[in-house]
Amino acid sequence: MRDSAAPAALQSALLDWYDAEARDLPWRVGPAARAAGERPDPYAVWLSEIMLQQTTVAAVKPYFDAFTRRWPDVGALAAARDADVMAAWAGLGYYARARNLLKCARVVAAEHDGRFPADHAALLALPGIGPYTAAAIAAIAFDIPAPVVDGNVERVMARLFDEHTPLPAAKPVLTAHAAALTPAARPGCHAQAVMDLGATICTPRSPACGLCPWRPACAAWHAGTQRELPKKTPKTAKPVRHGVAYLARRVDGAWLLETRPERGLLGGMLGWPGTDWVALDAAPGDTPPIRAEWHTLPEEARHTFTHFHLRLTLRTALVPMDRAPDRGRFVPPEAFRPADLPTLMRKAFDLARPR
DNA sequence: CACGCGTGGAG
DNA sequence: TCTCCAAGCGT
Repeated sequence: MRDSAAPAALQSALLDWYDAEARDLPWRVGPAARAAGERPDPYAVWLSEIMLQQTTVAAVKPYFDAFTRRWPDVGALAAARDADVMAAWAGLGYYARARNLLKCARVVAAEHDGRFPADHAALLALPGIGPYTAAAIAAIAFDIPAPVVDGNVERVMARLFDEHTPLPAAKPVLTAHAAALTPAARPGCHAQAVMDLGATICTPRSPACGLCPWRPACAAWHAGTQRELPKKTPKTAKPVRHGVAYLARRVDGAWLLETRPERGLLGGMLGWPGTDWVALDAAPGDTPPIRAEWHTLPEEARHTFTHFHLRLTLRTALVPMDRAPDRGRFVPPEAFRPADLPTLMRKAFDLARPR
């Protein structure tokens, strides 16, 4: 790094910026309360960090509010029913997070006396908590100077040190830079400040270097390379898959749904019975979950997952009361909330519902 | 280490 | 419409 500033100077410049500019978020303790000695609630820190994994602040806010209102502490969440938690998570994505959230809450309740351990290694051992989240909880909730390295920090470090090695190979050196900059005092504020910097100033496409407290020390800014960093190994294009979903409505208004297997795509979530989703050059078959007169809708449901596009053919049927399904169960209208469905399944419902 | 795993917003 | 991407984790 050219013109390298001392770590202490960078740390104080960043904390000054953070104290002046920090966003007020529901899981944060404000500057005044923090000055009065108030500490963040580890439960709130943990819950927010799990929700924020690969997910924007704007998307998380309403879910965080709903969860903390309904389950105010880890004991309450540990006692919740699986289906209630999965339904409350519906729409937020990456549903393994919700399954691990419950597992983690139950381990903390049963084996840690209902309190999150103030220890990086112990946190790392909990379900759904990896290197980033363990460090974030340790730093933010317990003032432990653990290296907090997420995508924001990687980008900020890559630019600050003008590191051109592509990710993920550059991860170790970027982590070392972040660790060397982590202060002993207020490590949680420092971590959130670096992430805020990445989220609001040192953004991926058009960084606002004119507003950056670290610009004088930034090697990429001096070199004019900030817009090219961090380098990443290119991703492969998403293939298209297709399949069939069956939306059966009984004459009393009940819908035929099934809980998907724990593992795999949309695991543990409610959904419409259907075929496997296969490549476009293969046939998905036609295996309805109940004997009925099926009608194909003119419009298919389209949805994009992390690694493929899906075109889902929708077939509907009206079935009499006295007929048992081969798959799934009928959910009566008063117990069925479309909001409990993952987004793909809700899209299908919106196209198939009687209007 | 590479891959599977959601969703909605921005450009 | 399309690509990229956001406070990653588990296997």
